Amino acid sequence: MPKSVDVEEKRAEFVRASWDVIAAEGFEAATMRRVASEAGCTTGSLTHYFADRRSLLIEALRSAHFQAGERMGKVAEEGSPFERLHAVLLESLPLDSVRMREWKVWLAFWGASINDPAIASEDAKRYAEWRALLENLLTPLSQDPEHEADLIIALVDGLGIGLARAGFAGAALKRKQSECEAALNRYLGKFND
Amino acid sequence: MPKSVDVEEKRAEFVRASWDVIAAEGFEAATMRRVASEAGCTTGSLTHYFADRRSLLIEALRSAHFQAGERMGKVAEEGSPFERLHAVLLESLPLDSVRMREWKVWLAFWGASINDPAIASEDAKRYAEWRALLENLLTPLSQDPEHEADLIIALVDGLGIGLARAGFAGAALKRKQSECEAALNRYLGKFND
DNA sequence: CTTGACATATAACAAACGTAATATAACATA
DNA sequence: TATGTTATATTACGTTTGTTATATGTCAAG
Repeated sequence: MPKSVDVEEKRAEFVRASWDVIAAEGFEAATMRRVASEAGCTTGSLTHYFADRRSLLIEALRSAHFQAGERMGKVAEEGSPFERLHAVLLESLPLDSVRMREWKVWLAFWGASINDPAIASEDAKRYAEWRALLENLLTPLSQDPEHEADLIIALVDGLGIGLARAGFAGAALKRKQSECEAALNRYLGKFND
Repeated sequence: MPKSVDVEEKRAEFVRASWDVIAAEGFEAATMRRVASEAGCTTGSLTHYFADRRSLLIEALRSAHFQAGERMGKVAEEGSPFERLHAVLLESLPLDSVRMREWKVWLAFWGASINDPAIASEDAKRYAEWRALLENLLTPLSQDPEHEADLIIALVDGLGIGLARAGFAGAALKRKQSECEAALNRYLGKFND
């Protein structure tokens, strides 16, 4: 007899609203009221789906990790070993608005992870998965997949942050994105000879 | 006739207190009260030296940049071209507690720069200086200093964040730091043959 | 329809914030 | 030592926050 809604979809809406607020206005701006209004309702509804702010934001981070992980898995399935590696690394950079939003969310959470073990732990989990995928992809390509993964992870993190950090927009952003892609390709050249 | 204190030194004390709070407890924890108490006084004294929270935190960022820049300049002055590059890049990583604090502060500010143009601008300024120094150091070593600088900046950012992001401590931290140093040396090997 | 459980909105609360105003303490000069 | 400016502490104010409590709305089953 009760009114029924798709609970998981409703939670996902609030998670997406959190992403939008964090990516556009920063972590501090992601208050309960702000996220609720971004989702088009009030805190009364939001608290009905998330007990408190912390659990909302942690779910937002976990969800961003999951979404990115799904995309990585997909693009890692087809092509030659080099093509797979190349596709995964390209997919990992903030080269469109969706991935840029993800990177800004991650950047915000990295800063916030300083004193929140739950956030740091969620980050560590994702990092381990990401690293395992990379090592697999590098096994047929490198004599030292572990060390090569260290370098590539750092490179991708650095390139991504270089794009997400400052407030690039429009043509300047497009140029920066092309430079990043070129830098990645230049480094990967050593696997493609 | 007035009581006189060293204004610049007093401001520096508050800046250092900001660093400690941000690095240990995150950006959000750096409230006026918290920073003042970390410095051993109350907000009354803090507001006497910094008009508001924003100017305090921006000065904290600027000061961290300046301090790191001074160190970079020093270690870039002696040795062969390769030795200079190597020394500067080693100095840029969070391999001791002072530099770790700096990196955590930067990480926190990167997240906060999303919606604060002044922070983003201060970051961009520092980035330009850092890039110029690197290009100079690379000129005698690389046929393509600009592109090489792109890669190295990304690599160092990624390595530094890998150390500063998660909550490593004790032996695990030391091991991670050694791995980072090794990864850097492995990449720089191509300049040292 | 009526009903009753769930969804959502509204309202209220204490706590913490940035900031400003005010009061006290300290000290260099006269 | 007396004085007056500066440094610091204390207090207070208006906002905003997370959270909780209460009221209103909504819809599927009987």
